[in-house]
Amino acid sequence: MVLQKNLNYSFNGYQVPVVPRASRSTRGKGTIRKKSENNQIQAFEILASVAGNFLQENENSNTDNTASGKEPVDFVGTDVKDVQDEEARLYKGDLFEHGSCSENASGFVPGLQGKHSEQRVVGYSSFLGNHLEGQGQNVLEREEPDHGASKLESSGKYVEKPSLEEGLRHGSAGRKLFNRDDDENFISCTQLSSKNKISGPPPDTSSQRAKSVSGSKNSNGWDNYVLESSQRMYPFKKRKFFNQTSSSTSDRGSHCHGIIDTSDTRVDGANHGAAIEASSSMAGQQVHSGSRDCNVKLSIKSFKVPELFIDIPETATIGSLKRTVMEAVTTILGDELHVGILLQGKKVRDDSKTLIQTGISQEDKHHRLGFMLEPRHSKISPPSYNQDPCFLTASSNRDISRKPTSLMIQQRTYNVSQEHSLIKFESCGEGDINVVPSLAETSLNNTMSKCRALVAVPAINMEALAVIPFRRKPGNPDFAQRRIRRPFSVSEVEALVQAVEKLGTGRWRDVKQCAFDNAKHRTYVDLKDKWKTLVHTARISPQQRRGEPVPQELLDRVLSAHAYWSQQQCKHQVKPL
DNA sequence: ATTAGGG
DNA sequence: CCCTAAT
Repeated sequence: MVLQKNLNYSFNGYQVPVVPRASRSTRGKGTIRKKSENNQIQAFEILASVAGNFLQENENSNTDNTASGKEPVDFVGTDVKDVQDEEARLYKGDLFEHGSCSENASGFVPGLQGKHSEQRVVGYSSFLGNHLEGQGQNVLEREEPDHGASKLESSGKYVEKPSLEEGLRHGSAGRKLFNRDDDENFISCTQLSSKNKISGPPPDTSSQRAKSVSGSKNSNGWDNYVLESSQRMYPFKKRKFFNQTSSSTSDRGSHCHGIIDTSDTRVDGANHGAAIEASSSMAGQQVHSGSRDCNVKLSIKSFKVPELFIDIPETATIGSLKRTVMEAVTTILGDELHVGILLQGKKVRDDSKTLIQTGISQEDKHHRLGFMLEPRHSKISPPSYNQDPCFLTASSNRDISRKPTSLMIQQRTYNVSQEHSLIKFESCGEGDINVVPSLAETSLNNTMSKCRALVAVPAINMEALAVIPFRRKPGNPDFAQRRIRRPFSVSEVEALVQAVEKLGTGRWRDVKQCAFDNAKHRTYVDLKDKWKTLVHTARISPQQRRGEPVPQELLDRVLSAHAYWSQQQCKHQVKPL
């Protein structure tokens, strides 16, 4: 991205706007702390934050551009023309298809609590029978991918309002949230039981094929995207991440490559290709020489984001893609990177030295100061991070290691297995649906289907990218970050309600398996929590409710089910059989 | 690994 | 959502 705004940054004053960490950062981690020492190398650490703030500040200026949907994303060499159709298809109405939980096809005896395998019983409780009504509506537009040919049962009639009898015959008419994107793209659906097919638009049978396409975008597109999405980074909170060395790194996508230039003369990334690690360049601003107290003023012209590999089904929507990229960026930027300083191509390791001692002074504007993103634990390691499987390394020969990225975009299938997914993508739940419309209007001019995969490659100088963390180290709990908030959609709520009606409130594992088996981002704890909030929501006045409104009908069912299962629970506690 | 609840 | 105690 090319930031229009120059940064007049003063290390002394820390005039860089710093967005305080959200609520949970009370531990002090992640909050940029003011350092008393002046002109210390460590001060550079806040550059990341600087970047983040820039993003924020530039959001407004880019809003128009984005809002108009002109070019929030720009994949080079692609021809996305059916994007809107895709959007329409995937987001029309509920995201979930309807279906029953095959695993739970048979009813459950409410009273039996325990392992699901022991409780599967044919038949419904009266409660279930009653509440099965209405199920199966709303989300019958689509067929399940692999069963496109078959429609409904021979009767040709979908059990929209299964009576108790029907329920008994058909087994439960549960729904299962099914995420073809393995939850990453938040494209889910519910499946019908093996026999019930949903009629509707032809499914995308290729949806299951996770393909990565490489895509690239020019710096503008990339930048725009980041800028736009930076907003959603706000709620992105992390704990256990920041420490003394990286405490200054903002969690809002601040770990970007930056190009700093004290003068107005832009120092483009293309100029620093020599240094492998140099992801940015900087020129010390010139001021009166010799003055020790002078601040080194830097102007960050642009920031870049490390190379990203995105594994996303071709059926994913642009919105999904954007979210995915956003997540990737967020993950990369927020987790394991810290800023490395390069002076004339040499890594500056002594954080205690002052800028002047290091040779970074205002008068010495010829010294090219570079920034690089590097793995958190690689401070001592040499430029090559090949040793660390968690990181992608850019070889010094950028022509070899880098160029491919921008070209693999085309038809080439760049399959990245789950195991190799370096980045854990979590899509942003908030504004999920709303984002879509605008995204559909993007200038993408290529059909997603044409692309096997999309690998967003910032057209910006790839040489600038030195290290790409692909996955945060699983073993290091210190880097655990708060999961991104993903509000339950109405569809999910409905699925949850239905599952709970059937399984009860004390078997979240089963509920998960039944209705959210394919929604990896929803754990049974999440479901339990959601139910808790649903009950609460149902009890408060509609005015007090927030977020996407949940149909009263669902809330009523929540209360009914809750009451029912509470009663059951009591019964068994009092008079267990 | 799950469940149940508080935060 | 997170964190944890208790299963």
